Amino acid sequence: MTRRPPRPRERGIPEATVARLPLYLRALQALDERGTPTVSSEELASVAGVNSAKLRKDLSHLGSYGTRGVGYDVEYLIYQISRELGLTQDWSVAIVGVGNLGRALANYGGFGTRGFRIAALLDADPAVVGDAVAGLRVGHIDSLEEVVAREHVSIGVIATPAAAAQGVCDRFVGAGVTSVLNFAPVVLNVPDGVDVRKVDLSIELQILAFHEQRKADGRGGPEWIEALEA
Amino acid sequence: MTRRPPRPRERGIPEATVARLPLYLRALQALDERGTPTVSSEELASVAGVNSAKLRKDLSHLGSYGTRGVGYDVEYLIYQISRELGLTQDWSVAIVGVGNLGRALANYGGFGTRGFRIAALLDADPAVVGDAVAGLRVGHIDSLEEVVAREHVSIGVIATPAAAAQGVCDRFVGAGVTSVLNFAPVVLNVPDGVDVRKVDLSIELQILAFHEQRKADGRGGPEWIEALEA
DNA sequence: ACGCCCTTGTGAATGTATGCACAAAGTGGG
DNA sequence: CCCACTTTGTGCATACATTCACAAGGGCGT
Ligand SMILES: NC(=O)c1ccc[n+]([C@@H]2O[C@H](COP(=O)([O-])OP(=O)(O)OC[C@H]3O[C@@H](n4cnc5c(N)ncnc54)[C@H](O)[C@@H]3O)[C@@H](O)[C@H]2O)c1
Ligand SMILES: NC(=O)c1ccc[n+]([C@@H]2O[C@H](COP(=O)([O-])OP(=O)(O)OC[C@H]3O[C@@H](n4cnc5c(N)ncnc54)[C@H](O)[C@@H]3O)[C@@H](O)[C@H]2O)c1
Repeated sequence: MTRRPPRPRERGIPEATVARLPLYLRALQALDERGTPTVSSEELASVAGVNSAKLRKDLSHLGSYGTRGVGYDVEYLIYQISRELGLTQDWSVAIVGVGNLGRALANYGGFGTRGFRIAALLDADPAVVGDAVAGLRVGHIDSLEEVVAREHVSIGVIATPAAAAQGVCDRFVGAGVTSVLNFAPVVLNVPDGVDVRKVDLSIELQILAFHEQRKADGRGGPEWIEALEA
Repeated sequence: MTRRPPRPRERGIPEATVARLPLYLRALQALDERGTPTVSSEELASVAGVNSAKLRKDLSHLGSYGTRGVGYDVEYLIYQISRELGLTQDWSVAIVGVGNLGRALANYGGFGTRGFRIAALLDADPAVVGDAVAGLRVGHIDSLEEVVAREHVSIGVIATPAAAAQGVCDRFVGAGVTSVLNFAPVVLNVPDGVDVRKVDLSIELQILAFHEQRKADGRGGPEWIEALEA
């Protein structure tokens, strides 16, 4: 029997932690550009807008990359978080639905700078297919499977109307894509092993409206400690 | 139809529940358009993509609006959730930053249909100010305070580059806006009582990349039960 | 070499969320 | 009117997340 204790980076980072790692990464990159060599958990937490104990616990899931009495080496921590997030390799992204939103996404410069390459734009509308958008030619949706295979697409972005989203998703999954980012306001059904994340503007607005209403309601009411997030 | 007197439950709906209410609302509206008069927690949960016990517990925070042995009246529940979320009134939204993303948002039809009215578009670039976008004339950022007061803006949307976001946010807050939706990749600092929600594409992609990498890594590894969300 | 001071990493406590399982409550048939 | 059946609403157990508080560890000045 082999030893149990020697597990340097046991697999199993809490989902809540994973969701914050990109935040820390961004804060660290800002510090790095400013030339800061090391940073304490207190400072970094302040920049990232979280509690410092939470930050330390989050980082402790990756390993012991800090130095007591000093803090964390900024560049080293950037590397470690990048590696953990899988940003040391490039990911190919295909965007389906080149309308208002799809075009904005395609023209967004912040993609490539973080290791995500827009490999293809696809649409069903003949009036759109063939257009040049952000230096790419829009392909026809029928070529999805071919494009996914050829470009090694691993992340599919859906920016079609809601009615078309499940169909596009199914084709992505059928073509072997196991990560989907969905902008359409529908719940996508996918088999186990496929990750779906959604960006849903209406939901965000409705959550804000809920709290806004509550602020207006509660005149003279008791305490209204709002959980803020940023 | 209202057989039961509207009994507002004790204030204090869990944040996780609030975040799911818009999902239930959307599912119910789909059912309503299909003419379904009542729905069981099991069915509704299935459409919304959640566990049925969770759905029942969520709804129980609003009150007892179901009928045992039957289910929930679709229209009545739509009304109750809408009221709880504050969608029985209209909310005025101002969008600052009319670039790629701001234009896509302005042209997005799904706004008005849910009680959110785009009251103003503002930008700092003289080349953009004065443009007609989605039937509105783009105003100058200097008029922010005036516009917020005149149009009773209660939700501010920030779609400027990251560097400008905190400044715009401060002006919103100074003008009395207490709910902000931020698309810029920065952590906004706001005083207590102001809610900020963010939509951050890069973070979503990085989270997907993390799981994608893990799927690829774990050949022969142990179980890989992925927590899916949709 | 030694001890002081700073900051990490983590045990423990607390708070929040999820999901099971079932009694209570309502419907409809006979 | 009662009984069989369905489905809600919730107590309880468990899992996950956050925060506190501090001992352990490392650098640095003397
Ligand atoms: N525009 C926004 O700001 C915004 C905000 C929130 C949500 N959304 C959602 O994002 C999605 C896209 O919004 P939009 O404003 O860009 O819409 P849009 O109508 O401008 O663009 C949709 C595009 O998808 C294409 N399309 C339709 N069916 C297709 C199919 N089966 N396969 C491939 N392409 C197909 C259309 O040809 C069109 O080019 C919608 O679901 C919308 O609800 C948009
Ligand atoms: N385009 C996307 O798909 C996308 C995706 C994710 C995040 N974002 C983020 O959304 C934001 C906007 O992106 P975009 O692609 O629309 O950028 P953009 O450059 O096309 O548009 C930005 C607009 O903001 C205006 N602006 C700049 N400073 C301003 C100020 N102080 N006050 C008012 N207006 C000001 C500019 O004049 C410009 O019109 C950025 O922070 C970007 O990182 C965009």
